[in-house]
Formats: sequence, C-alpha cells, structure tokens
Amino acid sequence: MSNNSAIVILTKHGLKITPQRIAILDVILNLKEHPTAETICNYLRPGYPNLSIATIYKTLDTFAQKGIIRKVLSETDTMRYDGVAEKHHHLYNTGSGRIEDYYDEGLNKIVENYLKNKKIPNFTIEDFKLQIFGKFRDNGNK
Amino acid sequence: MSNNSAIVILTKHGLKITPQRIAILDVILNLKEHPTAETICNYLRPGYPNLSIATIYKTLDTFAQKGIIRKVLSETDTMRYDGVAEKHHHLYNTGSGRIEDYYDEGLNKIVENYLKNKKIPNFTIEDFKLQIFGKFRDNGNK
DNA sequence: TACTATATAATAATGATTATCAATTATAAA
DNA sequence: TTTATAATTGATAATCATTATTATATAGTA
Ligand SMILES: [Mn+2]
Ligand SMILES: [Mn+2]
Ligand SMILES: [Zn+2]
Ligand SMILES: [Zn+2]
Repeated sequence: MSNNSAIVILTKHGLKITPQRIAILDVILNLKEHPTAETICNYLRPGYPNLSIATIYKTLDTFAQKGIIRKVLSETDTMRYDGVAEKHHHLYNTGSGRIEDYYDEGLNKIVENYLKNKKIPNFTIEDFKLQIFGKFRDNGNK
Repeated sequence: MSNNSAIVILTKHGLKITPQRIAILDVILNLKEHPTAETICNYLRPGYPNLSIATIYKTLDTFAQKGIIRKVLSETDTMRYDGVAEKHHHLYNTGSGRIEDYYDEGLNKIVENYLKNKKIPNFTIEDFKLQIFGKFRDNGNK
C-alpha cells in the first residue's frame, strides 16, 4: 500500500505525520507526469475539500528540501514537481508542457567519464542533467 | 562597432530598426551573464530614461522568436536571456544564480552519437542540452 | 513630406508563488 | 489518558515577474 510507504518516508526524514503530507506525498510519488502544485490540488480536493494550495506549495518545498522529491524547470512560469529523486534525465515535448523521465545508465557513464577527463577550468562538477527536446510520436495529449 | 552589427542583425530578420531594439540587442549580445529583463533595464536606463520594462520583455521575446537570442531556464522564477544562439551548454553555480556558457563540440558528438544508436522509443529527438551543476572556484560573485 | 503600420511607454491586470497569522493538530511529557 | 507545546494548516493578503491594454510616437515607404 503506497499510503504506508509515505508514512515510512516521512518518518525517515523526521517529518510529522499529517493527513495532508501523506496525501500529497502519495500523489507525487505515484503520478508520473511531473505535476504542478495546482494539478496535485485537483487530484486531492475531492478527498480533502479544505486542502489549501498554500499548504501544497509549502509541503512540496519541504519534501524537495529533504530530497524526497525534486523541482523541475519548465518552459512556462510554472514549477513542476518530480516524485523520482534518483538521477535521471527529461524528455521535453517541444511546444507542449509534457515532460517524461529518461533513465539511461549508459549515457550517464559516458558523459561522466568524458567530463572527468575534460576538467572544466575553474569549475567543480557536482551533477549534470540532460534536457532532451523533441516530439513524442504518440500524440493524444497536449 | 557592435552597434553596427545589431543593425545588420535586425535588418536580416526583417525587424524595424529602432533605438530601443539596437540598444537591447547590443546589450544582450555583449553581456556574458545571461541577464534578466531587469538587468538589461538597469544597464540601459542611464542612456534611455524612458525605456519601458514592457518594451524590454516584448523585444526580448521578439528576438527569441526570431532565433537571435535564447531563453534560459533558471532555478528561480525569473527568465534569463542568452545572446548566444549557437548550440552550447550551461554551467549552473549551485546556490547562486550564476550561469556560464559551456561549449564542447566533443561532448556534443559523443552524446549525439550515443543517442543516435539508442533510439528512444516513441520519441524523436530534435536537440539536447546539458545542465551542469557545480561550483565555480573563483568566488567573488554570488 | 505625408501616410500607415508598427513599436513604444505608461500603466493596469494576471497568475504563480510566498507571507501572515489565527486556529488546529501531532507528538511527547506528565 | 490528559496536557502542554511546537509545528502545521487554511484562509487570505501580499509579492513579483510577466503580459495585456491602449494612447502616443515613430520607422519605413510612397
Ligand atoms: Mn508569473
Ligand atoms: Mn511567477
Ligand atoms: Zn523526472
Ligand atoms: Zn548561454
């Protein structure tokens, strides 16, 4: 039960267990679409009519600070959130807001290795991420 | 004279030559720091006291649409603009807003080649960009 | 020089996010 | 189990980057 894993995660990070945090964490971990705060709100409103959008923002920020989730930059003025905390890259559908995860350990190794030899002057690399732009061949969404 | 090259570029893209466009293009092409609209405004206000921030936004957007400049996503809620239109990557200084260009044709080739063989299912790649996060070893700016 | 479409400046509006703060609640101590 | 207390939440106001509006000014052209 995903509900349970949310509690485990909250506990592990020393966060108080609240119904709002459980619900929000549950959604962000199971949704694959890099939702906005607003999207998450829409998912949860039926079950939590009083859930405040401010609480969602604050909670997502708390999770991101703990490293439970990540923030994803988008083309528009809207922050997207990512339930996947492990290293991965993103496929951006040009023109629409669709963003999908892209895992590629082989690519990681190749780039990592290249950059290790390259030694960028005056800069110490901590991490890198690929933004891959293009078009999904299935349409069916904006 | 950079002033002149601005006029050439505007002409090439069929844009009317105005003092504002010349000034804005001149700044964005010569500034290496991926400025915000506000930063550009501050640079130009001494010479153009009536220059409107709305004009700057609209002008930058026009330039971006023509492919003369690019928009750069940043960690904060503020759009950054990039006078370099050619393919390149970015070094993000974690914690501060500093963003610097990173050109690496070798890296481009390697990744390009890797992805060409890889064939991501259901996705046609148009372009890719690396976000490299880390720390600049010279401090001296935020 | 005069005409017309376009650009600009001033300012209002928008929309995402953050701040504020009183009321509620999760946790731990008694 | 009750109580105490610090943290969280919800309601709402404020902020701030960006966009829309519109009257005026101007670049390009005849
Ligand atoms: Mn905004
Ligand atoms: Mn914003
Ligand atoms: Zn992701
Ligand atoms: Zn750049």
